[in-house]
Amino acid sequence: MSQQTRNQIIRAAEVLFARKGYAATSVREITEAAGVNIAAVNYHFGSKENLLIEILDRVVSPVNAERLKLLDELEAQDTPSVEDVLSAFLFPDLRILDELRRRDPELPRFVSRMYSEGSEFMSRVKGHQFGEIQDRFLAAFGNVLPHLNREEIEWRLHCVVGIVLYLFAGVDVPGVGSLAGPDPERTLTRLLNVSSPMMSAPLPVRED
Amino acid sequence: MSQQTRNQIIRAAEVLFARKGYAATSVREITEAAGVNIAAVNYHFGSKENLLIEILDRVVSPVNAERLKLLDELEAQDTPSVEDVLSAFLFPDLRILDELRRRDPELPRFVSRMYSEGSEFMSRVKGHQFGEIQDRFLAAFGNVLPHLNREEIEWRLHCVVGIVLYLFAGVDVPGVGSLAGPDPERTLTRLLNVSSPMMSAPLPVRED
DNA sequence: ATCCGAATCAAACATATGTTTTAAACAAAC
DNA sequence: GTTTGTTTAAAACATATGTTTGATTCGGAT
Repeated sequence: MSQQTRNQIIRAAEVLFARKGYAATSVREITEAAGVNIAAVNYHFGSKENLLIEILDRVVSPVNAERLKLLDELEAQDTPSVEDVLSAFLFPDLRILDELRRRDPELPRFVSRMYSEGSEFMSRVKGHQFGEIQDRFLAAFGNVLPHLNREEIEWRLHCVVGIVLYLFAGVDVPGVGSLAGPDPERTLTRLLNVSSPMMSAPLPVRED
Repeated sequence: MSQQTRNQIIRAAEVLFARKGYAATSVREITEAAGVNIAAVNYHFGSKENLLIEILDRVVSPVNAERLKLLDELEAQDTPSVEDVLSAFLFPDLRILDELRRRDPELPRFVSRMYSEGSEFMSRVKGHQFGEIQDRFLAAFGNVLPHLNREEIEWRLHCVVGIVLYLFAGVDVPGVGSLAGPDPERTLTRLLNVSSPMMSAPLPVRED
């Protein structure tokens, strides 16, 4: 079966994209690392760009699906707390972060890179992937944070996203450990512990 | 004077690096946008990589210098608050963010890109640039947050950095405005309003 | 006016890039 | 055993890349 070649390419490309970025990684590097022929990428994926899209999709789609499932469960039963909604938003990320890191320590950077490196077309992919997520969670946060307007909630949620992306990026300033510790449970606890007061903080008093 | 050619190259390269990333931007694009000869980059800067270093330095150094100056002033007088230290950390970023945005709306992304796109050698640059900053501010936060150990403070400060980087990255998910509004003062207010409770939050109770 | 170093230019260099091609190898079905 | 469709292989393709060269232009000091 040729599925093996596909997977080898994907595995090699993920790590290289994470380590060097999409633009700086050549098809030759990918195929050599994967131990397959140079033409395999174009044969199996059509183009280097398609390969990127497929890789991105494979990692992002399950995460967002899990997010929506958790939120559904949350809203099905009783009235959730801020921590509950935050947890539904953050937990899938930490799960995939841990999974990626087990596969390769540098792999999580792939996610954060795609957000910075993204070109025009990558923006469309993101909009498609995260449109529903955003709507659903903004509504959910609106219910548990009635003292904040939608625009403020949106702004703060983006702060959370910023932290999460930094989590995936890891830290490469020497002498500093990563934001994400070895224990995902503990990282979630810490994340909730700081992001919850951040989301819940009262509006500043406007002095006009 | 040839200083003009240098500046034209820098200005063009900044925007292109911000828009497309370093690796995806060619020297030809830069020189064409700058209206100078193709050889000018190598003549004036030695290499494309040197050009990047110089650009990065010109934007990061003043910011960190201002940070240290504000912190010095703060520690010279009376006992500062969490907001004070946070403000000294964040204000220079917002100033440069505003300045960059005035020059070109896409320019701020340059900063965030350099953090994700960075290769091995870029890591050394960062370590050199931010080593002192980190030490000084960790100590300052340690004084105003006596209930937190150094490791926790470091972790939370990195959360703040994550938010700031997202600030510079802007948001390119369609239908969503940027984290940084048009008014830097207001952005600082909002930032302090959420990051202050985040930094000050009590430690979670460990249930062992 | 002349000279000299600095700056610009067009052209070429060597190499790396993503992709395509053509043929060979392979596996399964008949 | 032959045939059919799919996968791999080596080579070539066309182009884009960062950089260098050598001639030319320019500006200010002698």
